[in-house]
Amino acid sequence: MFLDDRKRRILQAIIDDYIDTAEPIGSRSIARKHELGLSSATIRNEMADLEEMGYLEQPHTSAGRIPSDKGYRFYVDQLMKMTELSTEEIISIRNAMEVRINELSQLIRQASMIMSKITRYTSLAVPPQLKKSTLKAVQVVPIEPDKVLVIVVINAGVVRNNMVKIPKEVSPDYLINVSNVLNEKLSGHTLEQLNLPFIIKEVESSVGACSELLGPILNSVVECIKQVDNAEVITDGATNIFNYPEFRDLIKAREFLNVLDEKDIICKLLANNYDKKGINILIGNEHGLEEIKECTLITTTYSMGDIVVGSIGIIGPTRMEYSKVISSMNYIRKKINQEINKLIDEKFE
Amino acid sequence: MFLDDRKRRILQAIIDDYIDTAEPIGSRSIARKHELGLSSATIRNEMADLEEMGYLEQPHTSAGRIPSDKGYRFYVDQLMKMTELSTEEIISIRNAMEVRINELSQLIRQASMIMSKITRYTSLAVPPQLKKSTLKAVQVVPIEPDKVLVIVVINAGVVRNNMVKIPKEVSPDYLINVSNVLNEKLSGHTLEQLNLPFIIKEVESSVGACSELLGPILNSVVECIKQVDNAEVITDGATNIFNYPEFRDLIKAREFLNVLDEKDIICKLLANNYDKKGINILIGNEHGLEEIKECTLITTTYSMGDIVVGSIGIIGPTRMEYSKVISSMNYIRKKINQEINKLIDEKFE
DNA sequence: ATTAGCACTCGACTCGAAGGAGTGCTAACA
DNA sequence: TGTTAGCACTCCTTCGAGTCGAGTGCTAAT
Repeated sequence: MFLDDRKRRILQAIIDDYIDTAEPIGSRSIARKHELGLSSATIRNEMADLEEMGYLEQPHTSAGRIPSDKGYRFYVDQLMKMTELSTEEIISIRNAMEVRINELSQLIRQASMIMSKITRYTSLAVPPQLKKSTLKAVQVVPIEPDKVLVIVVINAGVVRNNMVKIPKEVSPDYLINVSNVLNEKLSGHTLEQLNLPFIIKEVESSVGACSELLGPILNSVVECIKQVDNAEVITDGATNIFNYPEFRDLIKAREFLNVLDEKDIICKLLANNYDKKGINILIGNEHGLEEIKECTLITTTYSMGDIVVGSIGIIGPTRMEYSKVISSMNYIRKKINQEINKLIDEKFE
Repeated sequence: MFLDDRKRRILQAIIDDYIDTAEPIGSRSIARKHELGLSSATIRNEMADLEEMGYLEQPHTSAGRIPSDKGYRFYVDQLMKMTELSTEEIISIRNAMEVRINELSQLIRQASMIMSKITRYTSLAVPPQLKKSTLKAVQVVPIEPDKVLVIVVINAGVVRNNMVKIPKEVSPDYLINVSNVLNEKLSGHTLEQLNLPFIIKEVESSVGACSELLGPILNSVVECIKQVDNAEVITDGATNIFNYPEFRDLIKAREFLNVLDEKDIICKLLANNYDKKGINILIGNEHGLEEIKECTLITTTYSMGDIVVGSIGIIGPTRMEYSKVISSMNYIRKKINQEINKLIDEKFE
């Protein structure tokens, strides 16, 4: 598994060129373009070695070489030089993400958008999953004589509500009482901790059972909590794949776009990395999905405080500008975390 | 512009067949498949006439004929036989749309989804535009000592809220007072009628100016109202176009998908028909958009009470199963209107 | 160990011939 | 006069042969 310095330099040259041109790379063009001080014949021999070791592949006998998944993996882990974002790129990321944003999911939408724009690949994202966040407050507010609005407030400005019709008019005091009890029982717990059936009983006994009224209200609370995590998936720049010659084949383009439409597959791919730190790279077949085995998926997570709440990523051909994508993603991730925390501070410092 | 009965029958046969096969239709195949009691030579002559009149086109001299936009238009207006939905289709539409739905826009999302599934074309939709709906209630609710939640309630269970930090603690009574004044000034007006700057002044004078507090609250109200109409566009089944041979050309497929990504174009296309009754059909170049001049757009509107609030449609090749699409759309539209009114009744009878 | 040289491979492209679907026209027919 | 059979013609599509060129692997010389 050890590659001497010369092999590494040649492999790097081949992958860099292939990422650039999407054409199989021949020994002569490497000898010409890169100042390695070697003849094409020597390079040819080295390339044959690299192929035998599994880092390169040959589409057919008389063609140049292209990197294999293993080649890309080695490139990403050891060879690749990181690029810096240009100032224009940094500015456009800031502009996209520092707009006045109210809803957390809106922030992720923006992040996804700008990421596909900058990388020119397809971006994926799941909005924050808030199961692990704590419930801040519950309120029951009268709206019309026979309608009340149930409001559930979670972290970071996330609010859900549900209108509910009640069978008979109740006094504001009664509602305040209900609100207080609900607050006491519910707030401070994470959403996934909440043992709702148990709580319902407790509340009933505290308020003095009048389930005719309480029933619909408690149902609404449950409904609100359910609404918090609609496991939606965001994609942007799906048609970017048409820019890449490896998808000039209609069948491949179609397969790719079809996978993007399978929200649950994307969801799983993005959820994969919740426990891992930093940026996660799945090259080619590493994710094991037949339909996109010629794609690379690069993902990362974002957090609220210390808790990972969601994930964003990009998907594109294995021949991808890895370093560009990684540096954009690092920056965008940092920005997301910043902005989330700003939101929390503002709304609940 | 008059077509005798025989020409009509031949035109109909050609268009029916072409919709079926996507291949230019020759005189012989018409003579064989349809029992018109005519020889291919006669049909050939009629076809030459129909071409000269503009109803048919010939891709090249020795090919069969295909319908022109004008041909499709005549077909849609006069020849087409309506098909009924199958019971399975009706059931699957019902299943999709009668699920417990809370948010109005969710209903439209479902409708769009089922429409693309049944027609196998691409569906488009704009969620309800509520500018014309009336504001029902405004409430300001304390959440934490220095935070209040501003809630704006519109029709049909649509609620928007905004958390706002206030500079110093205020008494619940003060908030109730503010709520009452806001309610009095705002409720009952349609959103587009609201002259917000003027109202802000009025409220300030009523409550007794304390703009340090009122400012953020009023801003929040404005923010909520703005949020009501996010002119989002929903599309479903975009990759369905890959099923149609006219899009086997990569460039065309790409162009089509790119247009779908241009949310404002789609929005305009859908907004086009707000004043028209029933189902609206734009064939080929009739919509004047170069990029999708080989597509037909079929749209209709849906209403809340008597007021048109949104629009849904499908887009696909001009060679489209018009009758199928029209009958599905009629049914789905009816369902949307029903469900909207159910929602209104439930939440604000 | 490196390199020059050379025969060989194989995809991409071009060209032309063959095949076939469909037409328009003419002449015959009812 | 309207309909039909027949036929020459057009033009797309398909297929195979031939050519070109980039690139390889191997051998022998340095």
